[in-house]
Amino acid sequence: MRGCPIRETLEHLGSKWTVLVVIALSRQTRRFSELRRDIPDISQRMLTQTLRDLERVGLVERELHAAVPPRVDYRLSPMGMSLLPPLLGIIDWATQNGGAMHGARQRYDAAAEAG
Amino acid sequence: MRGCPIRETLEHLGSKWTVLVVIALSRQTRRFSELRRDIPDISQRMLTQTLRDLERVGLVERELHAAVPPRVDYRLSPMGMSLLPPLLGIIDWATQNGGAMHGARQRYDAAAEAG
DNA sequence: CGGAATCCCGTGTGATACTG
DNA sequence: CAGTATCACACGGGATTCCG
Repeated sequence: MRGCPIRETLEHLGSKWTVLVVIALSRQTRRFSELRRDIPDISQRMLTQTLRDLERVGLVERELHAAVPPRVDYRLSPMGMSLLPPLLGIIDWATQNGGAMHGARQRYDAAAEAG
Repeated sequence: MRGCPIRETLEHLGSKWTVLVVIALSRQTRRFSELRRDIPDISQRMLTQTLRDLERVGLVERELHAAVPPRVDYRLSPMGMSLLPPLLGIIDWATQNGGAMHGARQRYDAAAEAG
């Protein structure tokens, strides 16, 4: 149970911003400031932290261009890109079933309040 | 961005125990105490909470048998079962790439400590 | 057996300010 | 521009105890 790769992976995906960053990088290389604009409500700190974590596990590659002003590019690694198909499976499911889940939740809460 | 069904779904899947419970229920209906044995290191409180959350959003159905001793069965709803294929896609990916992620992380940490 | 209620702590996350 | 540093806090989650 401990060190289970499934659980480790899911903890990464569950860290609130990881998937959004991966999706933002799925189409093309992006700079730090571009990612901030892609994901408006992420804080600077969380974007940095999320990118470091993804880089650390080998899903994202970071390229520093020594220039003035400094420029840093982020892109998905091959392994990061291999994550896209299964991830899109989940996203498709969420898109199709999100409404049903929302409705079920409202009915459940309404019934709980009435009871 | 707010109320995005993808983010809501991922927050459920990211809540540490949700996926394990879904997997435990993927084969057959299970009782509360059976689930505790299936997932040894889950606390009673977290199992209850996870099941309530899954029931609330319509992924799990709960059936109470009024008897002595009481008996409660949990099973995946049709919507819950429809989640299995995309979920297995992620799990397969994690199984295949977990080792690579682990290695990348160790190399990253070693390089960080050396630098 | 299948919970609910309570207490408590670690840490994930946000806001803000500062730096190369 | 692309971060780092620090503080502050809510919240997830574990341990324990009690209930129908």
